[in-house]
Amino acid sequence: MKLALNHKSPIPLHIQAEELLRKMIADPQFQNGKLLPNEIDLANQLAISRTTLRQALNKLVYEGLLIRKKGVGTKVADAMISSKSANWLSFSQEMKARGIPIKNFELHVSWIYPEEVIANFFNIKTDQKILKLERLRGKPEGPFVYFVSYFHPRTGLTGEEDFKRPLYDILQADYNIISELSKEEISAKAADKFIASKLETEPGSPILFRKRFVFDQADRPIEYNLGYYKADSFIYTVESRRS
Amino acid sequence: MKLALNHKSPIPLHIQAEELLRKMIADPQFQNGKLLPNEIDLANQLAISRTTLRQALNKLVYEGLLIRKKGVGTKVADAMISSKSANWLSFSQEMKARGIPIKNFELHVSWIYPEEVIANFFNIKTDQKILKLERLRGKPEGPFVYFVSYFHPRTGLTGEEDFKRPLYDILQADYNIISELSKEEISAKAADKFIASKLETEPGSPILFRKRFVFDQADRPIEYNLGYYKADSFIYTVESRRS
DNA sequence: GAACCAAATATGTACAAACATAGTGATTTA
DNA sequence: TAAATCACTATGTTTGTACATATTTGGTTC
Repeated sequence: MKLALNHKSPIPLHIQAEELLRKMIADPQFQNGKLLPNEIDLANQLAISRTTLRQALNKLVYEGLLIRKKGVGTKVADAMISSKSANWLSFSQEMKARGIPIKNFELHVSWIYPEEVIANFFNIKTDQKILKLERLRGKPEGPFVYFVSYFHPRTGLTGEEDFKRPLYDILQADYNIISELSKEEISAKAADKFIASKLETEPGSPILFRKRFVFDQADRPIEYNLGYYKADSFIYTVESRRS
Repeated sequence: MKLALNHKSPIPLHIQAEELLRKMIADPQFQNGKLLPNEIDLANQLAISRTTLRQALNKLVYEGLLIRKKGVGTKVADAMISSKSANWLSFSQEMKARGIPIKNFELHVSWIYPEEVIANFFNIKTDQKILKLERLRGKPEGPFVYFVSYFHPRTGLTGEEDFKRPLYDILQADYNIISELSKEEISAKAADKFIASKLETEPGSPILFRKRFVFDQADRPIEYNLGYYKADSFIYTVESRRS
């Protein structure tokens, strides 16, 4: 890996350092608890001060990607698949940041008549067709999550979009819809036959189930999303402060 | 508001400054877009360097509580962050609020030597005994959650407390410790024999597992908590808004 | 009065230096 | 041999300093 920054660039050095560190985090060379180079050496190699380097490190520590320990060193946080609330990174962006390679197993688009619950949430009639998106994603070894999304007609999605791009990108860039608010319900359940077959596991095996309601800037419903995560392949993290 | 830090305290100045800033953030005086004092003045008032003050400011900016603007100043961000809705209610308070009658099945207090993980989190040695609290609770028909809590020696808990009172009450009222920050990890797993027997279910049946790290006002660890919820008896809700 | 310019103000970036403290491992001591 | 000590390493804390850059403000000129 090339360890050098462009001191002539108008991009601040600590931002450049942060980018570089993100690449290091995704590098298998530093996985499995192996330590990063120490701050002083790394700062010297990059020809920046330790303070500036720490500025970059702090940001990544705060994001939970790095773990520092006094007297020992800095290592990449365990690449357990996790999702931080109030973190608006998309699934693939987040996995990428952690250097977890993602494989898309299935992607299926259809137009369906919504069930009662969904029609109710979207505040539409059950005879108005809506877009349904099913996705099976996971590691190269096998799938670990099955997503189902339903979209409000208001989104304008045609079903012809390239759903390999992050969803929130598509909505924002192409349809000017910003996902502002998300309400989620997380629970555990046993896999039924359908889910078990999708996730290549046994019926009855534990599943982390996430129901997600997404709203736009005007608090209007735009997406209804179900996620079935294979147990132990996914951890949901929440941070909350009294105030 | 008293603007002074204790330079003799072993608590780092940037942590003290952070605490003070949190109080300022909560102060109506600085709400509604009014600017905080500028960095240089504030640093002078607190008798710390601007760098140290910025260390504290940065943390709050990362958390989305403060917004800085070059050439203008720093103001408190418009409220509305993540998920504190039902989060700070105690278990029994929450169930009460939902009209669910609660039965306490077991309550067991013991002093144990901490495992590596816990000692590490508490930053203590594994040969220092800590208080462990186990609780089995649920509906009158049967238990649905098994809690295990470990407490940092700093809490001062003796094990003689009346644990039928809400925990956070005991800590706050009797020991002047406020649970400020909580980090949680939620995942699904299969019940092992022990958990299954406690929850009166089958080994292998799905469990919602919640690991909780609780910190005090100075971000010092005070509690490590594990919760095993029978599937479908518990739903975790999160609300998050893009900042 | 409008346009322009310059000073004042506040945050942003960056460095060098020093000392503190936690963890590790080797060396010395009881 | 086991415990105590010490040196070493890496991060943690803190200061002082300097210059850069965005924004606002007030004065000057046309």
